[in-house]
Amino acid sequence: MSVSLKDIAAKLGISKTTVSWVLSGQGDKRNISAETQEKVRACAKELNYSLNGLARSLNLGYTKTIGLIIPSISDMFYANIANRVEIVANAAGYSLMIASSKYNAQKEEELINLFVEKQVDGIILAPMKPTQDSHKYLQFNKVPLVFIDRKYPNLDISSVTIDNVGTSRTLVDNMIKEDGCRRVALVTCNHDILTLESRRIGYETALKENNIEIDPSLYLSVPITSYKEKLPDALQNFFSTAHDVDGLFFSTHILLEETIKFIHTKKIDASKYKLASMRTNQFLEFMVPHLRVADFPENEMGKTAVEILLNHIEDRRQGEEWENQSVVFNCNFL
Amino acid sequence: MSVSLKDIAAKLGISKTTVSWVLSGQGDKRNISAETQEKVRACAKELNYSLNGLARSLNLGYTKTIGLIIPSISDMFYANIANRVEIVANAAGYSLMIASSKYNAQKEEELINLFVEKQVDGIILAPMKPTQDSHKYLQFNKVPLVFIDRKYPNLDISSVTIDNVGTSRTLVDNMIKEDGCRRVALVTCNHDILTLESRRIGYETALKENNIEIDPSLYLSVPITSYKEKLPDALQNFFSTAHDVDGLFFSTHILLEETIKFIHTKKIDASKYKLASMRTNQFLEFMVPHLRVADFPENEMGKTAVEILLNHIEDRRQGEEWENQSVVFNCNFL
DNA sequence: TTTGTTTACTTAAACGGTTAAGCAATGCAA
DNA sequence: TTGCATTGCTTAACCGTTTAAGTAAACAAA
Repeated sequence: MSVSLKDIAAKLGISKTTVSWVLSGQGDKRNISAETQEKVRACAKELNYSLNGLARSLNLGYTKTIGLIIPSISDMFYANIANRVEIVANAAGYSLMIASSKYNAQKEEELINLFVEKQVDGIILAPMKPTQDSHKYLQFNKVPLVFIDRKYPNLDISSVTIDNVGTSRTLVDNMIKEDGCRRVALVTCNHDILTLESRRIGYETALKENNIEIDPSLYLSVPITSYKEKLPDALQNFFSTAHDVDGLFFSTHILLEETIKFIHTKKIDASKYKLASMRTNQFLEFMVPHLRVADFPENEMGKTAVEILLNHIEDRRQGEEWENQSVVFNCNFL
Repeated sequence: MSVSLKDIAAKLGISKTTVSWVLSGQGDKRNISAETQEKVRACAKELNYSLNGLARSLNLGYTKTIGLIIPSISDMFYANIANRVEIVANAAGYSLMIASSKYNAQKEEELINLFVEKQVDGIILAPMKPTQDSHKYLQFNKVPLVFIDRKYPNLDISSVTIDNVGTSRTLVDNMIKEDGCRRVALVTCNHDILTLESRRIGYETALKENNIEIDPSLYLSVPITSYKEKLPDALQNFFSTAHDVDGLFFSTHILLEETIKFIHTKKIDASKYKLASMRTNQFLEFMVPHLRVADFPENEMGKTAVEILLNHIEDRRQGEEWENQSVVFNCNFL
């Protein structure tokens, strides 16, 4: 179909090897005459030759590609991470495959298998669950892996996260001590995402430390896969039944965003609520009154994840066991 | 290194072929005994066998992968398109490689070459320039290509765009007729991006149709690669020198967004300006007063681009010439 | 004049799949 | 009991690279 080394070799009456050496820049090292080198390059250009990376990678045993699996591409948090991951990976000579799991654990498994089939050299993953099929991850003994935004204490896998408990604890503590809140509601998603669960723990910790009783009727939880549909009803219901609420704490920016939209479209007077959120849209930050926000170090997270992964890849290349490491970042408060 | 068909075959004392047939689901068709099939599957599971997609694709001549090159992953417009492209591609059995050109034409060329090397079956591209190296694109006779968000009238390449001239014309016309603007400034980026240039033309058309003189002092243009740094100064300067401006038209949402941030941080009173923008952040839409916005059909654009590309891929597979097609979407006005 | 080194290549195997073609053993009909 | 079809495999070539090992010719040193 397309032009290969063999075609060039045939046309010039020389061997594939010579052509390969010239085009891979080993011409001088391999003592190919200047004349032959020139002919080869000219012929390659003339025939519009393009190297077949599949054949090359098959032979060499690596693809110089890393895979990134995130829940959603159109969530700015993950988009920013993806952006930085790409930059850092590119700078190290790696290209990136991005895929999104749509917050679906099974889809995630499929993507992992796909990436393994495509022979990526390593994977950065924001997993939906801790190894439900543990062997799927054990399979990763073959492929270097770094978790991002997720950390499972009893799995020995490298991870890059923020301090979820501490950050949410501080936010809620500030609402209480500085904003004078006494009845702060928690707006969150699936508790099976450990990251969100940690933020709930931080919320509860802050309440306890301030001697405020935990009131389960102030928990508002919607499925992450359908929050856009479910949250408005849940909020409607919540606002009409919950009493004396003076603050809302959002475990993730996407819920804050939907809530702000809801408040605006329903023309709800939200001025009596103090708000706090893990991360936010850059505009809500200064357009929404009474909003406390933790700013995530997305660039650093992306960079660190790639660096750890590349170390693992290098260790693996040298046939060594790599040592998993966990990096936990702190957030700034805006 | 990792387990291959050969290892399974050796372990069971049978041929690679038999193993390949069983694992690719052709066992019955090829008359492999149930007993053998079972042994093969068990052995594959036991050894944790994973297919090598490089070898498979090398042999079959396709990768079931399409490449998407956009200027930026963390721009919501492109992120939304990427999201939809991925969904539609996946549904058709294709996986997606995403890479971003960072608004850099040379980087874009490198990415195209990279994707060609990786043997993607087709490319969706938001190009930065019309074929500066025309042969680079001619090279695409080998690889099906669809432009997204960009259309070059004198290049016969499939494209999916919005009606840039018409949409910007309507927005500015509305500012004039409905908001009573007489002096609308244009805030835009590099005119070498034809998409943005079209929007300038729409802006000028609306002015002309309303018998308003075009005033070059109302053009505010910053380089797209450094707009975050350059725009604030440009705005500062503009606001202090331009007189009688009663409206601002933004050729792209990223400039609107930076401007809103600027206005807020500098505490500028912008209430005397009517605003209009091609696309917007979902929050500015209801939080910024006097804002007119065109809503881009990102999902449809992504879907259509993939559909066209898959048609081209199919045509190519059948050895046929494909017919390029251009789809132009209209925007809704919010 | 022999030996050794350098130059400029070539040959052939390997990477891990797929598949056309072939083949031995069995079953069944004529 | 020959002929033919079916079953259940195997052999070997191929996809397009890379590279270790080999080779023939030219040249230099002893």
